[in-house]
Amino acid sequence: MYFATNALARKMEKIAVNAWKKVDLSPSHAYLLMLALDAPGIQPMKLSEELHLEPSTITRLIEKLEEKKLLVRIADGKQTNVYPTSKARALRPKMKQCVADFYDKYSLVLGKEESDRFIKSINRMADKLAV
Amino acid sequence: MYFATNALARKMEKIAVNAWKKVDLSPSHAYLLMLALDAPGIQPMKLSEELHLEPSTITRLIEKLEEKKLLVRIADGKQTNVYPTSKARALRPKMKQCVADFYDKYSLVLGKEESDRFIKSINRMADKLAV
DNA sequence: AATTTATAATTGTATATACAATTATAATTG
DNA sequence: CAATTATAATTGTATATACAATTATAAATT
Repeated sequence: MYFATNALARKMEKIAVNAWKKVDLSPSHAYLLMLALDAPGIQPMKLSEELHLEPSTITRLIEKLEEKKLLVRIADGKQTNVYPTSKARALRPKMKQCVADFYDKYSLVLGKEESDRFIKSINRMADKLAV
Repeated sequence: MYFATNALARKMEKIAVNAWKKVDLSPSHAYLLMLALDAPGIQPMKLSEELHLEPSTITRLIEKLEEKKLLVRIADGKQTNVYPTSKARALRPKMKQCVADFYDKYSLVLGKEESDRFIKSINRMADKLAV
């Protein structure tokens, strides 16, 4: 089980990394950026929940996206609000394309129905383990 | 899919790390060590295939296990043979216990049949992606 | 209102893993 | 058999992620 889940994750990672090369972002950076585009001003805390990553990891991801001028952070009390830049907005269509590419790639390998079924199953698992 | 597989892997990782605490090893180190116990003299190349990890990663894992006096490497031409030490052999029963604990823990959460079914499914996926 | 407690974010540090380059040896071929 | 190519392992370096500690602010309690 241990190796199966890890191996699967690494393989998915590779497919994803490949799909996101077009916009020169790692999958994590890309998904974070998309969340910020969908909800401008979103807080790290919220991103952490959505992405199932620790807050410290989120900070690191945001830092890099800020360097790339794709996000800006605006402090607001103890919170931080994260906004996409116009550069990020301009990138949006390409990113949508990457999402589609990624889906195509893995469902090509796994088969559409099977991969859909599998996603549901994985999510059920992950939710159960969330407790 | 990307986050589902990753999140699942990370959660499994946590359960595994916990189960292996008793012998003060990470899951990867532990599984490598068990392979060496089952096949004394095994080569890094072989370990890499079994564990689905890159050779460089295997080298790093072995180094640490060597520091802990659980493995020794004996060069043989361009190959390296990896042998468990007596300390490793002494640890074996405890390690078996950890394997059992790990299985119990995740099947407690996921349910026995469901987790068995799920493993099969994951392995099928991973194999397909292996191409 | 002052003090305590809780929360959000960040920083410092550590780990697992990978990729690319290198080294050492073996196998093959001209 | 000398030169080339292939293979196994290692090393140098980079990345993603996490945990623990810290900082800054807000909320709650006395």
